[in-house]
Amino acid sequence: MTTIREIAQLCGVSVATVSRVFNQPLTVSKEKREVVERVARELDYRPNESARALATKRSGLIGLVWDTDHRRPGWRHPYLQELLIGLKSALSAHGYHLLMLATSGSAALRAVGASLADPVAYVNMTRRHHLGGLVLIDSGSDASAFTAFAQSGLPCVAVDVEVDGPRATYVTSDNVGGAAMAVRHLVEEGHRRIATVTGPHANRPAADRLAGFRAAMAEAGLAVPPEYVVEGDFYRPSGQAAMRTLIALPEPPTAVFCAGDEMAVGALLAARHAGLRVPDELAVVGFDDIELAALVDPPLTTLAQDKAGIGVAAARAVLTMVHGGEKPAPAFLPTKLVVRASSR
Amino acid sequence: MTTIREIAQLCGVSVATVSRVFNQPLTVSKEKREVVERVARELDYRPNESARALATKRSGLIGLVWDTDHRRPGWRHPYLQELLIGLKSALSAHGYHLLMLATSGSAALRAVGASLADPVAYVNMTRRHHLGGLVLIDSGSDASAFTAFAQSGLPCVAVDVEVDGPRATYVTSDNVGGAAMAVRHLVEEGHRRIATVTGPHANRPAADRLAGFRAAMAEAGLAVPPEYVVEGDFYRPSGQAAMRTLIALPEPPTAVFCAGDEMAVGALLAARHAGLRVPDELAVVGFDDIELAALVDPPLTTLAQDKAGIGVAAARAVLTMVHGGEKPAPAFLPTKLVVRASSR
DNA sequence: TGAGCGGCTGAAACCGGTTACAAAGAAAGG
DNA sequence: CCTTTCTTTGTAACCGGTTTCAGCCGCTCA
Repeated sequence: MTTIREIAQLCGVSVATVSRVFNQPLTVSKEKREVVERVARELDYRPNESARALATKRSGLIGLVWDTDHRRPGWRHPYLQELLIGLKSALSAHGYHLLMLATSGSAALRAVGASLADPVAYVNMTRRHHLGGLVLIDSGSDASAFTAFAQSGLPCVAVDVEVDGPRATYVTSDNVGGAAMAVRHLVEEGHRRIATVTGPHANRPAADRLAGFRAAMAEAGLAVPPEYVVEGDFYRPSGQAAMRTLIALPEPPTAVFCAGDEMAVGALLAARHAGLRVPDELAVVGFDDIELAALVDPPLTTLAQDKAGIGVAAARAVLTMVHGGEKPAPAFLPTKLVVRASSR
Repeated sequence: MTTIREIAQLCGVSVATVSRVFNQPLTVSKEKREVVERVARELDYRPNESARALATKRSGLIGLVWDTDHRRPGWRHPYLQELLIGLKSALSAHGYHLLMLATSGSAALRAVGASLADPVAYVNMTRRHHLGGLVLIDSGSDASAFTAFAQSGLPCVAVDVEVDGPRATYVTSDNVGGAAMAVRHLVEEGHRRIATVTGPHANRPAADRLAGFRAAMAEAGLAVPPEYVVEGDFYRPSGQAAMRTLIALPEPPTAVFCAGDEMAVGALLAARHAGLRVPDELAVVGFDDIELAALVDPPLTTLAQDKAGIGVAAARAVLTMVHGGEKPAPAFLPTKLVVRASSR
């Protein structure tokens, strides 16, 4: 590997000059700069990132914390792939790379009792590797670790989880607005008895979707009887169970808004088992626009999240802080109503 | 941040001794070792990975190349999530982390004409960051870059793509065996006219699945007329089109083995459109066991890949080479036949 | 008793960059 | 013409570890 000393020698300049050519080109005279650049190219010079990171205390890496919750082995992130694409492209556009930190997914580490969901471990890794900051992806459970990390003062951005701290912010969809759109759509279709299946109330997106639902219902002058709000857990069975409950009511709803597509699919199943025709006897709207939504029968009306956009927003937010900027306000990305046969 | 010099001073030993305590503990006397360890703990010492990497030329990082093919924007890896889980946990069990390298997914980079699908860029990154090696995940298209990288002599392991090079190997499912299992299952169900929808012939897993199909058919003493082998591209529409072709044959098959679940779903659609009852008039078997397989109607019989296991195998293979071991032979992980209603 | 050996330890070089500081030369101002 | 300021450059310290090498010590064995 070529080093700047070799280049310096060949060009008859000092190492400082060579270093400057790559970092503050304008402070070097045009002639020397061109010579150095040419020689560097000829020798296929590549800066040693470790040496750089050592000297500058910056590595050009952003940590990615993505805990696979071992209490829910089958859990899958609804849009990890798109999220990663967005993250990666936005980061690499600024010369950053993404370091996936080891997490509780490691059976070996768990065996030693060293769950890396431990925020101390995050901080540890961040400092050891001179990470600029972290992107935290909801594991579906252990958000407490995120909160704790957010307190550490290191730049971090959470996706779909509310966190707060000196340099911590989060990115999620406009859940309030999305839910409201769902309700308005159903109202336009003529529904007046509209129920909702929510996510866990402690979950920020779930709470927001419920809030949006209530707001839009009020706006439409419709009442929301307490039994029309059933709490689920984002998984399909809970949606199915909730729908069964709703169907059994003395005055069942004619439409239901589910805070997640998986639960909406569960609702479709419950409707089918009860012999209800969708959308004629029951309209269903979901949230997320997972791949499955377009494939179930009938295809599911849902609110599409800007999945890659969320990744991009997260990347931007963390980079802003890394570069010393103010902590950005939480971002709420717009969602898009995708009308399919389940509601029309 | 605490450094080994501080620790050395506090303990009244040299920095060399402190360093040894962490790297070759047995060469240090018990007393000094314990003192150093205690002080390090009290000071919350964390080794500076950049300094380490600089001195040792090893960073403890493995590169992950996952190209999102911009020619197929909607493309999604069938099991990226499970793959990552397997990779991560196996790597972290050995103290390694995964660095996601920026790729052609970056619009910004593409705009500059600097497609990072360029193997030169991979090598570049690998050296700059002192990566131990790379894991290459098929982008569905640009495998030529992988091949080129494999020639570089740096340790690399490809997933689901055949590569060869001095320190390059690959990991995939036992596609031959899986396909054979599919055929045997269909034969046991009484089928004799069995067709197949393959993937692109240039694709190694696709070729292997076809080979397994042919072998098992021969074993069962069944002929495979040329028109019973239709080439697809792993996407759903190609499966649907292929199935239409097969149904239109003068003597259509009673069963079809599709080299991928997406294509199998397409086949189910074609059957439904043609008014064929599945499995009574047409049995369908897929490959992959994607999430959707269990959810279509009827649920799809398929060959489940050991998704996380493939990640673990890839991690093991790359670590073996990183640690100076011989290049491991390509790994073919066993698949499991999951019988559902589409074939029974 | 002396040579030989193995276990521990420390001094110092080294990894490959960045950057503070000083100095030299050129340009500008009085 | 002298002073001041700006631009460009080089020297050398520094980032925080690892590792080579040599030396010291205490034992063993002849």
